[in-house]
Amino acid sequence: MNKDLEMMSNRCATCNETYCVSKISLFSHLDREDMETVIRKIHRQSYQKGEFLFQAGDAAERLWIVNEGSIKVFTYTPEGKEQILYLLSSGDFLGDLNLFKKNAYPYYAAALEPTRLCTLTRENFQEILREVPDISEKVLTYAYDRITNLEELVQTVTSKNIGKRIAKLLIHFLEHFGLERNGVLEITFPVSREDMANYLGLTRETVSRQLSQFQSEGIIDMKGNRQILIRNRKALEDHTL
Amino acid sequence: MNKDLEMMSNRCATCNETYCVSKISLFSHLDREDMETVIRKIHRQSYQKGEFLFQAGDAAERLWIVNEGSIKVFTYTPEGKEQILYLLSSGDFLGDLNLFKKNAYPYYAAALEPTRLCTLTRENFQEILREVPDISEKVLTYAYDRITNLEELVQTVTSKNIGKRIAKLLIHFLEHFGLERNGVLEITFPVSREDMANYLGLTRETVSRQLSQFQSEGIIDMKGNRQILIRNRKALEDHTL
DNA sequence: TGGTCGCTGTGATTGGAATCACGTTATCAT
DNA sequence: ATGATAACGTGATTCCAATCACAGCGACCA
Repeated sequence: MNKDLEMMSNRCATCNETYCVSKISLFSHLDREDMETVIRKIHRQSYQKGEFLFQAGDAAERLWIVNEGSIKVFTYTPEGKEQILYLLSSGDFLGDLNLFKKNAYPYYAAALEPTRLCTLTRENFQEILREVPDISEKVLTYAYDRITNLEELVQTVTSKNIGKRIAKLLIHFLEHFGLERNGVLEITFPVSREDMANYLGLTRETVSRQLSQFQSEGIIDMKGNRQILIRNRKALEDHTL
Repeated sequence: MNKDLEMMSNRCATCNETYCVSKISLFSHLDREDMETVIRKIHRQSYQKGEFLFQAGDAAERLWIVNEGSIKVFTYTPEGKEQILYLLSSGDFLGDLNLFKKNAYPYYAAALEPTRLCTLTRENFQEILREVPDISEKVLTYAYDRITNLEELVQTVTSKNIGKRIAKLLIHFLEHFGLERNGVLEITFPVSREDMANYLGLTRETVSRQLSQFQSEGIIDMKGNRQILIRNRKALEDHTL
C-alpha cells in the first residue's frame, strides 16, 4: 500500500497530497487508481490563524478537508457571543452534506492556527461519487457519526454539571490532540479558554475555575495557556460519568 | 395520482396504508409500482400512551414511520432525569441511519399518545434501496435536515435566554400540531409541561412560569393543560430572535 | 357525577454560574 | 531580550433558574 502511494505521480508542492487523501477515511480505503482520480481533482489552500474559510451566508460549493491544523465552525448568538458547533482537526472534513443541496452556509468557519486544507468543488465531488459509488455509502456513515456526536453534544450542554462538561471536552482533546511524552499524557490545545467556553456554552471564567479545580485535585497540570498534562486520566474519566 | 392510489390492492386492516406510505416524504414521490413494492413490505404496529417502542441497548433493526400519534425519543441523565432528543409526529421516521450499521439504539422511544406506526425490517429496507436507488439520496437529504435541526437544538439549549427557548418550542409545536379555528391559532400538545422541560433541559416550574409570563403579555392563552391559543404569533416569533 | 390521583401554577428559598473588576501571566513581534 | 498586548486566574457581587413546598385544577375512571 505504501509502495503504491509512493509510486503516484501527482504530488503537491506544499504537502504530500497522497498523504492528504489517504489519511481522510472518506477516501483512505480506495485503491491506487481511484485515489489518483481523487487527487487530480483536489485543490489546496492555506489559512492563517484567525482567517475565515467562509462566512454565514456564503454559497456552499466545496468540500473542505483539514490536512494540517484546526478549524472552528461557529455561529453568533444575538448577544454577539460565539457558539462553536464543531472543532475540526487533521482528517476531518466539512461541507459534505451541503453539496447535496444548493444552499448557503448557516455558520462561520475560521482557522484556529496556520492550517492547510484540501478542497473539492461540488462538481468534482459529484464526479467522484459517480465514479466511485461506494463513497456515498461512506458519506452516509459519516452523517450517522455526526448525528451521534451532535446528540451527545446536546446531552453534554444540557447537563447542569459543569465539571462533567469540561472533563468530557478534555477527554475529547486528549483523543484528538493528546500525545504521550515521557510516560505523561500531554495535550497541546488548538483553542483558547474562551473558545472552550464558547463550545460548552459557558463563560471563560467558569472554565478557568473548573480547570483550577481539576488541578488542585491533582488530575491535571496546566503548563502555560495552551498545554495541559493529564496526571490522572482515570479520575478525569470518572468526572464524565 | 389519487386515482392510482385508490386502485391499489393491498390495504391495511386498521388504517389506509396507501396514505401511510404516501404521506411520508421518503416515499411520497414514488410512482404507483414502486409504492406497491414498498407497501407489500410494510408491517404495522400500534402503541398505547407510555408504551415503549424500544429501549436503549435493543438491537436496531427496523425503520419506524409514525402514521398517527406521536413519539418521544430520549435518554436518561445520570441523575435520572429524562433528556428528550426528538419529538416525532405523523410522517416522521426513526431508525433509518441505524440500519446502515448493525448496532444498538443509544436511546429510548415511547408513545406520547395512542400511536400507529408502519415499520420496515432492515432486510426489507435494503431491498427497497436496491430496487429504488434514488431513495438513498432522499435518506441523505433527511440526514442533512436532521443534522441541521440538531445544530439548531444545540444553539437553543446553550442559549441563556429561557423565553427564547420556550418561544422556539411553541413555534415548533405550532408548525407540527397547530391548527386554525375561527381565525385563532390553536395548539393541542402531545406532551406534558415536564416533557417540554426535559426537551429544553429546564425544569417543569421554569416552563410553567415562562408560559404564565407569555400569557400575561397577551401572547398566548392557556386552555387546560394540553391546549394553547396563540394570540400574537408575531410577538412570539420576536421572542425567538 | 363525584372522587381520586396526577399534573400544574406559584411563592419562598437556595445555589451556582454570570458578571464585574483587576492584578498577573503568557505570547508575540521587534 | 524586552516591551506591548492579549489571554488568563481569581475574588466579590449579582442574578436567575433550581429546588422545595403546597394549593388548585383537570383528566379520567368507576
